[in-house]
Formats: sequence, structure tokens, C-alpha cells
Amino acid sequence: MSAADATILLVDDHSVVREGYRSVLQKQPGLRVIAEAADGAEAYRLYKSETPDLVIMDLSMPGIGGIEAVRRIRQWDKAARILVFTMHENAGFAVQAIRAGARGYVTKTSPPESLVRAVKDVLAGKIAISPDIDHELALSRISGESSAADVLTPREFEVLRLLLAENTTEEIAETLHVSPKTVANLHSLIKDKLGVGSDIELVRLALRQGILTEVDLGEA
Amino acid sequence: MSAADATILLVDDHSVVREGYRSVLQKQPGLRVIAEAADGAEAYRLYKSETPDLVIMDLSMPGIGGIEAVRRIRQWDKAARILVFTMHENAGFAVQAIRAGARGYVTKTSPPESLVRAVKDVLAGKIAISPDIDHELALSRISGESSAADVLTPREFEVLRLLLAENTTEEIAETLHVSPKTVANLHSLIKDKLGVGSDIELVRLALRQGILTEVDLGEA
DNA sequence: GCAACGTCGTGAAATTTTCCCGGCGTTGGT
DNA sequence: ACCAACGCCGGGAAAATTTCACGACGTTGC
Repeated sequence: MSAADATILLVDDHSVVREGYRSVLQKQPGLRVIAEAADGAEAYRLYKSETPDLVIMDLSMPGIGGIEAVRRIRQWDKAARILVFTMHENAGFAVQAIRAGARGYVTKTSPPESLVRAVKDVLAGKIAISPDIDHELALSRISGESSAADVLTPREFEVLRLLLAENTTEEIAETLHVSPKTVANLHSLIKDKLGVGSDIELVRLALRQGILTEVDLGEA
Repeated sequence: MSAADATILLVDDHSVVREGYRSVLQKQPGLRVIAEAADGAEAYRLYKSETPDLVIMDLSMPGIGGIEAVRRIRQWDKAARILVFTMHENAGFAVQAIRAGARGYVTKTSPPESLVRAVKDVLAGKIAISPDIDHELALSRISGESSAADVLTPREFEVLRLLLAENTTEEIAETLHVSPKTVANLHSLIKDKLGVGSDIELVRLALRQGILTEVDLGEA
């Protein structure tokens, strides 16, 4: 392990997956895994104490998720290099991750070589995006599916989040200190803006765009 | 590699995860990974040609999913030993997997030792279930959350699946050759039987119970 | 045979969704 | 300072949906 080795922090809540990362990266000269974390909070803590050259970060994790972890790390170190490596092939997640400050986005379906290449690219200062995600992004542009976070006003987005949570119209009206009528109006307006006809479609859209993640369901 | 080694087929659509499996299992004497598959169809094909002693199977995969792959393999070989190893910590998935013929269910959050132990248990003819899933199952018994597949009649379940797909009431009526009114009635009855008040809750329940999986969304 | 149940449908009441409207405050440009 | 544009809040009423009660029909099982 030469002093010139690039140091890496692995973040994934599945230990077997971390094992896989390590196995792949070990074969590459010049790379050294110096720490591992199983959730966002631990990742943040370890980044501050170890200041690795690169973080490889999963998104779906209990507690503080990957996106939030990216945000926090970047807030602490504007120069942090974070490569998101996740199962989610949705363009929505990629957009969120990059906006949060990630320098790369690679899906887990990619072959190991792609991960290695992305690692090297990010270390070299480049931005690395999976080809399939590039394609997804292009498609979402073409199909014109509006990103909820973009077309909705803050208030509308807030109502959307609460709707997806599990609250009834009345409960949401209660928490927001407005009349149930307003919530119903916003609910209708949101569906209109997002171009969906039913609540079921609304939930599907939210899942696609990563507003609601499957792991959230456990907390119900 | 002695002739007494237990042969293993790995099934997971993420190559890095397979890398992790292999790395963990390699350290164990008496185990030998002889093949890998990235989806259910390939798993079925490889099982028939290789007849391994054990299959380690992921659930979320493109095309033919893990549950269906388990079913097919067991149909071809009633003695097949399949260990499901997945990220899903929902009891619903575990129930489905076991009913389909899996001999074990371990979540990816479990430490590598748990995987190794489960592999040995299943090879020894035992049933291996993660402690966290045991707990989940106990909770779902206590909370009395009705399993959709159990309380719903076949017809109701069919309508539920179509509702979750993306169809409108009219489209479903069309495909089932019944009046839209009947579909609406069933829709209402389903929500009543499952004890949910809104469509949004309905989707959440379906996700928890594995009737709808996040990967299905891509096909929308 | 008949009781129980699943399936399909009607009709009418109850509720919700949707659309249109106005008021109010903030922002930004002229 | 003014006005226009927009976000936010909710009322009212029409339109659509959800829900409930009810009956018919066939099948199953005692």
C-alpha cells in the first residue's frame, strides 16, 4: 500500500454488498478501502474522521439515506468526491443525487468494470453517469414527464409528501393549520400538474421519482 | 475441490453482489460456486443443466422474478434446495417465497455469518429464516393485518392487481368483460376487506405485502 | 334441498373531486 | 409607486365517484 493510494470509504447497509465492492476494488492497484459504513450517519462520521479521497455510496439505507448523507458530507467538505452506486435505475434518483453533490451515478446492474471505471473517472475529477441512466434521462425529457419537485410549489410538494405518508385529508389540514377544503383543492391541483388521473398513479409516479421509497413503508 | 463439495448456483442481477457472495462463500470449506445467473429464466436454465445442491436466489430481478423462478425450479425438481437472500425485510415476501418452495429466507442486512449458517442449515435439510423476519411475521400476526392474498377472493385479487397496474376503472371493466360499476363495487369492497381508507393506503399495503414491487414500475 | 358464498349488476344516497371564483400578501419589473 | 404575476387560502356548486342496500344467478358442500 503505497502512500499514493487513493483512499475509499464504502457505504452500504448490506454487508455482502460491501464484501463485493471490496473484492472488486482490491484487484485494482492504487485503490485502498480504508473504512466502511452501514448508514448515512455513520458515513458522515467516518468521512470527517478519515477524509477519504472517494466515497462510494448506496442510496437506500435505514435512517439517514444516501441522498441526505451526500448533502451533509458535501456541506462539510465542498471538495468531497462521492460516487453513488445503487440499484435504482430511475432518472429521478440520479437527478437528486447529482443535485445533492454526487460526482457520479452508477447502477448496480452495471458490470464491475463500470464501477472501476467510474471510480477512476471521479478520482480524476470527471463526472461519471451510467449509460442506462443517461438514456433514462433522455427519455424522461422526451416523454415530458414533469419532475414533481420542479413543477410543484413548495406548499404543493409538502402536501404531496403528507399525502404519501399515510395521512387523511383531515389530518393534513390539521398539521398544516388550513381547512380540509384547501388540502382537497391542492390534492386535485397536484394530480393535475403531474398529469395523473388517480391516486394510484400518483403513488407510482412518486415511487419512480424517489419521493417515496420502499424502505419508508416499514415506518408505517 | 473435493468431490464431496456442495455445489451452489448464485442468482442475483447485480454482479457486484454476486462478487460478494462468492467472496464470502469461498472462505468456507466444502462449498463450491459452480454457476451464476442474472435473472429468473437463466437461473431455471442453469439449474436444469447443472443441478446444484443449493441455489442462492435474489427476489427483485428483471423479467422472471425470484418467486416465480423458485416455483419453476421446484416444479422441475421437487427436492431442490433454494435459499432466498434478499433486501426485502417484509414478512409478505418471506411468506410468498416459502410457499413457492424456498427452504430459507435471509435478508441482505444480515451479517455474512448468517448467510453462511443459513447455507449450511438448508444443505442439512433445515429451514432457515432470519430472526428479523421471524419477528416481522410475529408482528403481522399480532397487528392482525390481513394478508391480501388470503382474505380476498380470486376475482377480488385479480381486480386489485389490475388496479395497481395502472388501469382505470373503465379499462379494467373492459379487460374483465364486466360493467365498470362492478369494478367500482369490487374496488370499494377490497378497500373494506383490507381495512384501508384510501387508494394511497392500498398501494402502501400492496408494496408491504409484495403484491406490487418497485421494479414493476419501470414497465409503466 | 338448501344454506353459504362468490360473482355481477342496479339504483339511490352520501361523499368527494373538480372547476370556477375572489381575496390577500409577496415579488419583481417599469 | 404602480401594476402584473404568482403562490396561497378557501367558498360554492356541479360533476363524478364511492358506498350501501338489495336481488339474481350459479356453484359448492353439508
